[in-house]
Amino acid sequence: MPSVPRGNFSNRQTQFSERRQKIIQQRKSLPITPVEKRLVEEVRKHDVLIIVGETGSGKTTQIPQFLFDAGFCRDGRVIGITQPRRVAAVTVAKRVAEECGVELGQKVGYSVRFDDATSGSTRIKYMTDGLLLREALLDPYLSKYSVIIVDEAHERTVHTDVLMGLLKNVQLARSSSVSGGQGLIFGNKNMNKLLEKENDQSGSFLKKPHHEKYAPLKLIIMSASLDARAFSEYFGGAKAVHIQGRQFPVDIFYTRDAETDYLDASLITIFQIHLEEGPGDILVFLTGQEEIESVERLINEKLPQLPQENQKLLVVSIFAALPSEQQMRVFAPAPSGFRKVILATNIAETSVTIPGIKYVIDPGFVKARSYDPGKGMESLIIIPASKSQALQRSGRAGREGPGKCFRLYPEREFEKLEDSTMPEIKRCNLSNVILQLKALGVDDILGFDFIEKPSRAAIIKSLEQLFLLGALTDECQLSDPVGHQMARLPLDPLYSKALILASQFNCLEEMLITVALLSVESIFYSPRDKLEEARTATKCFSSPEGDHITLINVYRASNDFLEKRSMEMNTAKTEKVYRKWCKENFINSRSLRHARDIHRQIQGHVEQMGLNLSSCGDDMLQFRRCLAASFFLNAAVKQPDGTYRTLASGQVVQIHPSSVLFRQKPECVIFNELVQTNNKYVRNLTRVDYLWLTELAPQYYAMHN
DNA sequence: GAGCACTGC
Repeated sequence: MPSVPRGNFSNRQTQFSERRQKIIQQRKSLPITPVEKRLVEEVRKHDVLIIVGETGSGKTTQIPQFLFDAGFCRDGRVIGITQPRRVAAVTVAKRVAEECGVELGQKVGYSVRFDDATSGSTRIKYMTDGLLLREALLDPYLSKYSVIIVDEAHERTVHTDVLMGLLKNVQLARSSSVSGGQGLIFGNKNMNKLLEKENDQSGSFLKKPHHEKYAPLKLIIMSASLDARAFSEYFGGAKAVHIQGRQFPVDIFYTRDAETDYLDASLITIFQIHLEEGPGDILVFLTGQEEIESVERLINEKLPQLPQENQKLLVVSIFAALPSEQQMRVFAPAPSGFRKVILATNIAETSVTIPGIKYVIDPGFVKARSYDPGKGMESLIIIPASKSQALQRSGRAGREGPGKCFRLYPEREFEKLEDSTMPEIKRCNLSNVILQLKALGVDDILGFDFIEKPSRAAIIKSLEQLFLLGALTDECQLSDPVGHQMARLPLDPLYSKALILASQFNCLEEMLITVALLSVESIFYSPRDKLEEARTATKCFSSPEGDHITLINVYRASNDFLEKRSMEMNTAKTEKVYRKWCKENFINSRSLRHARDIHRQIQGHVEQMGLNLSSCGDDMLQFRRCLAASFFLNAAVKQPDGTYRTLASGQVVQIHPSSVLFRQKPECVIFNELVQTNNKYVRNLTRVDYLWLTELAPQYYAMHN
C-alpha cells in the first residue's frame, strides 16, 4: 500500500478541524439556535406543533438534533422527517450527519426510493413523504417513530396531504392504546366493522394494538408560509410557533399597468436590468420549454444590436425535461465580465437553488395541471401564480445579498391573487390515493378526514375506475388477491392491473418493460433544432403496431448494448458509452435509467407475489391482446374525418404527433394518456382489434352497447 | 402535422 505522506495527512487533519470549527460557528449563528429550549418545551407540552419557519431559519437541520439531544430517541426510537423531494431528503441528511460528526447512515440517515442510507442505529431519518406512506402499509402504527416531522407542508403535495390525514389517525390510535382505549386506527363505524373482518384474516397489516403498548406520537408540521392557520385548525387548534428566517431584503417592483405580452415585457426588463443595474445574475420565471426557447432566441437576436461593451450577457436555461448535462450549465459561473440570465420554469422555485441571483423577473404565471374527472382528462393550463409562489420567487433574489424582484403586473393585481396554490389532491386523478387509503384500512373514503377534501365527483369516479379494474368488490372493499396486489405495487393502478393480467397472458416480461417506461418522463429527447435528425435516429426502434412495442424495442436495444459493453469495460467506462449511445439515439439517459430502476424494483415485487414472469417471445399479438385487456377503459375508434372518438366518454381526440401511429391512423387503438393542450390528444397508443375489447372486457362493453 | 410545469412510491 502506498504510504500517506506525513505532511499531507496533518494538512488534512487541519482542514478537517477547520471545517468542524466552521460548522459549529454556522450552527451557532442560525436564527433557530437561541430558541432551542423553548422549542423542545413546546414539543413536550403539545402532541401537535405547527412550526412556521422562514427560509434560512435552520429548522430542517436543527430541530431533529434538538429533539435527539432532549432524549426523544431513547429506547431506540426514531425521529422521522419527511420532505416532498428526494434531493432535499438526501442533501439535508448529509449535512446533518456532518454537523453531528457521524458517518451518514449511522445515527443520521435517509431513505428515498431506490436509495436507502439507514441502519439499525439510525435515529434521525430523513425521507420522502411518499416513502413514509409506503412504510405505513407495512407498519400502520409507524411504531418505531417517537416524532414525525412533516416538512414543507405548505407545498401541499398529494403525499403530504394524505400523510397528514394518516398521521392524525395514527396519533389518535397510539394515544388511545396507552390510555387503554379502543385503539382502533380509524375512528369511524365502518372501519371498526372492517377491522373485525380483517382481523380474522391472517396477513392483514391492521391489528388492534391490544397486546402492544404504543408510546404517544409527537407530530410537528413545518411550513414556510402563511398557511399555519389551516394546519392548526385541522389538528384541533394546534399551537403554532413562528421562527425568524434569515433572508436579505428584496425590493419588489411592480409595473404601472397590466402587460399584454409578458414574454415581451420579460425581454424588455432583462435588457433594462442588464443596462442599468449593477452586477448580479438574473433569474426569469417562465411557464414552459416553448416560452424559454422563444425568449432565448429573442435575447440572442437583440444582443448584437447593443453597443459592443454591453454585449456580455450569457443566456442559460433550465427545465425538467432538459438532459442533466445541459441543466448543469446554469450552475457554472458566467465568464468574467459577463452577466448570466437564467430562463427557468418553476423548477427554480423550490427544486434547485442557483447561486449568484440578484435579480428576479416574475411575469406571474405558471403552467398547472388540472384534471377533469368526468372526462378522465388531464390538461395543462397557464394560470396566474399564487401569492405564496410570488413570495417564493422573489425570495430567490435574496439568498446571498440584497436583491430586486420585478413583478410584471401592477400591485393591485398582486392583491387579487390566491393566497396559495390549490392543493394537488384537488386537481389530480385519485385512483392511486384511494387504493392506498383502502389498503391502510380506510373504508369510507368519502368520509375520510382530508385536510382539504377532493370533490365528491372525483372520488366517485376513481372508486368506479378501481371497481372496473377489479380492485374493489361490490361492497367497495379491496378485493383479494387483485386489490391487495395492486396496492402493493408503487405504480398507477392501471399499470399494476396490466402486470397482473400479463402474467395470465404470458407476457409479463414485456409488460414490465412497458409499464416501467410509461411511468417515467418521455425517453425520447428531440430538441427543436434537430428534429429531423432525432426522427431518423429513433426510426429503427419504431413498430408499426404502436408506441408500446416501440418502447420495448428501445429498452431491449439499450439492454443489449449495455450487456455487450459491460463485459468489455469497467463501470465508469460503461456509463460513459451508455450516455453516448443515448445521445446518438436521441434518448434521454436520465429517463431511461429511471425506467431501469423502476423495472428492477417492480420485478422484485411481482416475483415476491409469485406472478408468472414469462415472455411471449415474438408473439406480439398476444402482447397487444393483453394491452387491450388492460387498457380497455382507454380505447378510441377512428371516425370518417380521421379524428378519433373515445369509447368511454365519447370525446373527439387526435393522435399526439409524438406517436409512431400519428400518420398511420389505425381503426381502433388503446391509449395511456388523454391530455388537453392546444387540442385534445391521446398519447402512447397501440393498434388493437375492436372485437378484442368486447371479447376481453365484456362486462364493460356489454354495458355500453 | 405539432409539443409536455413540478414532485413521488
